[in-house]
Amino acid sequence: MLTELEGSVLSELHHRGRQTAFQVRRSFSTSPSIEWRGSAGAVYPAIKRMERDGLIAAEAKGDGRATRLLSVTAEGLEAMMQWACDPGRASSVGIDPFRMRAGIWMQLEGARRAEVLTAVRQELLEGMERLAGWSRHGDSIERASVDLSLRLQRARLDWLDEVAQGEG
Amino acid sequence: MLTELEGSVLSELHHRGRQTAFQVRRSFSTSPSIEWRGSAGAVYPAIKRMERDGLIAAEAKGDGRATRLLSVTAEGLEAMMQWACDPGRASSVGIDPFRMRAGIWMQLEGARRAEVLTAVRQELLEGMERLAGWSRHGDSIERASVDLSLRLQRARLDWLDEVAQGEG
DNA sequence: TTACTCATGTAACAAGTTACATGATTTA
DNA sequence: TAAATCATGTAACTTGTTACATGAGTAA
Repeated sequence: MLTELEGSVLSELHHRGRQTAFQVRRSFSTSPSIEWRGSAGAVYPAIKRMERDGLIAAEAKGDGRATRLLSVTAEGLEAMMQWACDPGRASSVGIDPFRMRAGIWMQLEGARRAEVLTAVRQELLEGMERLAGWSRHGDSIERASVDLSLRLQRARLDWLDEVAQGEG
Repeated sequence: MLTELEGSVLSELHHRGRQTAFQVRRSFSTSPSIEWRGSAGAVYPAIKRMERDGLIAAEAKGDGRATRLLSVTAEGLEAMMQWACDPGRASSVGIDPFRMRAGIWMQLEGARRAEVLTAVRQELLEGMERLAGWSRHGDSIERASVDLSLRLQRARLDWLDEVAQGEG
C-alpha cells in the first residue's frame, strides 16, 4: 500500500510527465494545497522505494549533472489508481488542525474567545486570497485541488461566523 | 512546540478531567472525528514526554493495578492554549486524502470516473451518517468537532455533485 | 476457571523532519 | 569569479505504527 507521499509523487509525475526528483520536490514545497515540505530526506527515499518496486522508471538525462528523469511505469500507474480510487481512504476526514482546536476555542470566555476567533478568521481569509491567486495560474487538474482547499476554508469560515453570531 | 498528538492529549485531559492514559487512548480510537489510532506506542511516550516537561501531573489511583490518573498542570494548560490559539497552525489545510486524489479522478474517462465518484460519494454518505449518530451522544465540545467533520464532508459532497453535474 | 476488560509499557519498524555534504551549471 | 540555482543524496532525529509482554480485576 502506497503512503500518501508516494501516491502524491506518482500523481505529480503522471500529471506533469517526466520530471526530476528535484522538480517534484519543488512542486510540493511551492504548491499551497500540497502540504508536504518536499523534504529531500522523504522524497528521495520514497522514489528509491518505488524504483525498487518497479513503479517508477528513471533514465539519465546526460547533461553533465547527475540529473535523472523519472516516469511512472505501467505497474506504477496501476498502483497509483488503486491508491487514488480506494473510497475508504479517500473519504477519511484526515488530521485537521482546525477541528482539533475548535473544542478548546469553545471553552474560552467571551473576550478571549472573540480575540482568538478573529485572529483565526483573519488568517483564513488571507490563506483563501493566496489560494484564489494560485488558482488562476494552474491547469484544470491543479484547480480541482485548490478549489477543494477553498471549499474547506469556506466551510471553516461559515462555522466561525455561526459561532460568533450565536453569542451576539 | 507541541505535536498534534500532544495537543490532542492535553485537550482530552482538560476536557474530561482526570483520566488514565488508557482512557485517553480509548477516546482517540473510538471517536470518529479524532483520527489518531490511540496507539500505545504513541500515547505512552507522549505522556512521558509531557510529564517530564511538567505539562502533565500523575497520581497513583491505588486500586491494585498500576492505574495512574493524569491531569493537566498550569504549565500544561498554558502550552495547550498556545498550541490551540496559533492561527497559522489552526488554519492550515492539513493533509487531506480526498483533495490529494481529486486531480486523478478528473483525469479518468467517463464510465470509470462515474464509477469511482459514485463509490466515493456512497462512502461519504455512510461516514456522514455515522458522524450524525455520534453527534447525538456527545457534549457541546465534542459536537463542535463532529459538526466540523460533517461540514468538511458536505463540502466534498457538494464538489462531487458539481463535478458530476458538469458532465451531465 | 476461563475469558474479557482495564492498564501500562517496550521493541521493531516506517516514514516523515531538518541539516548537511557534494558537485555541476547558469547568471550577475 | 561569486552567488544563485539545479540536482542528488545521507545522517541524526522525531514521532508515528503494529505487535508483543505483563499483570490485575471482573463477569460468564
